[in-house]
Amino acid sequence: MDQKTDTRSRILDIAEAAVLDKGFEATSIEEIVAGAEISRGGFFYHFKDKNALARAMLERYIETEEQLYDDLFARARELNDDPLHCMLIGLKLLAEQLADMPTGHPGCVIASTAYQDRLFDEGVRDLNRQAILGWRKRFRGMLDEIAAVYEPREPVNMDALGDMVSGVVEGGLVLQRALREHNNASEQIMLFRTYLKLLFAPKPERF
Amino acid sequence: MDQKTDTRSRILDIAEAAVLDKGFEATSIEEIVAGAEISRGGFFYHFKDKNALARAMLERYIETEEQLYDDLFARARELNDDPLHCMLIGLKLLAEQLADMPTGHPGCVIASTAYQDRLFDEGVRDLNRQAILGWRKRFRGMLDEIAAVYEPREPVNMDALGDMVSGVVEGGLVLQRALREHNNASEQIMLFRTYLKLLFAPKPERF
DNA sequence: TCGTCAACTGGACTCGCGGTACAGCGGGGA
DNA sequence: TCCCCGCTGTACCGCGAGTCCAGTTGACGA
Repeated sequence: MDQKTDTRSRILDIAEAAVLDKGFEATSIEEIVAGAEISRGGFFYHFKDKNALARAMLERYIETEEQLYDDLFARARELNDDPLHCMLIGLKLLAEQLADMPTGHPGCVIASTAYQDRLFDEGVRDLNRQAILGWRKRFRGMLDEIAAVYEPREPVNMDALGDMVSGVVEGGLVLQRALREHNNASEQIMLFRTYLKLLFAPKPERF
Repeated sequence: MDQKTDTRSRILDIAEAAVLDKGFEATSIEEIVAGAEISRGGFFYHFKDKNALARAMLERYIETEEQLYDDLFARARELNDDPLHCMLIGLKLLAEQLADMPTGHPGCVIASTAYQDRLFDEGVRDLNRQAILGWRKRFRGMLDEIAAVYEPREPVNMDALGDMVSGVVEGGLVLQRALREHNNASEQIMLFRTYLKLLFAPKPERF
């Protein structure tokens, strides 16, 4: 069963790299088995079809992404206890992370799956949904903490503001993919950070 | 030649609807020709392959989108001459437009094309790039006008801020597609609007 | 009236890819 | 010793994209 895990995750590694690079549809099972140095039969032994592969990839991807956010904001919290500053530090770290992505195409699987959803089954679509709802909850929670200390200078829909983190990253990734540029997502996050600074800055009513 | 145009644009209509609904890959030529009531031969008479169809669709789509933005901000300009207020009105109109989208799946073709780009040729990818660069230029221009009157309260990368309009829409569309909600894009635009209000609000240095 | 050309129809065929089925094989544990 | 897990290898199917091409229909000009 160690071997099983080994081959299985090797398939997932190869597939993930290929999918991030070219998209799911453009990645053939043929090239995955070639890359993983197994037979076609071997592939279908681990995954009953491409859908199962997609689901497994998404699960793994979401898990590591979740872990990354946990680590990021845990570090931010260590550096500053204030919820606003913690958020601002976390976003800065996130922006740096996005800018540092190796060959420049991190390409969030979520968006790509969302746009080809009819090719996938309900399970995959649901995973996708749950991941985004998870992010909403996470950021909404942090924003609530901030709002408890700093009153927003303009009324905003807090759920939507939580979504904005995900949205801005996804949007940025779309842009950098289409434009073949490298740090749109990172810059968009920095802009969002400035937004929060402006929105929650103490009101200048000292007079 | 009237008939040619007729059949051709009928194909494009059917294809566009199907692609917005299910994505490009999931739309078969079979169903397009069935919908347009022509033969497979007829389809290939107008488009040498699926790529040519994609290019034609993108061209048409970008054109109407460009027109929509022109109209929107022209109307906004009529209502208010001040560049900031014009922008704010335009964004409000855009948000309403996004919220009003018929069955709820406007689904910007740009993002979907970006994420499946390896399925397309260089021509399609370039169209995509040019469209986004066009938006950058448009919004960057409007922001410059604003910045000439109102000094931003925080330093920001103006190109990135221009991209944020597209990014926020694209990101919102990804969210609403994945979540099966209906007005994320519209809400994200409204949040961006608030951002601009905060960023360019006259500094409270009356004292 | 005839020829021509554009705009198709219809059918036969190739190819690649996803997916199925199944027989066999090597090695490690009970 | 036997069995089962984790594969290999091969043969086969269906679908959708794309090619080729021969033939039809209608408009329009000489």
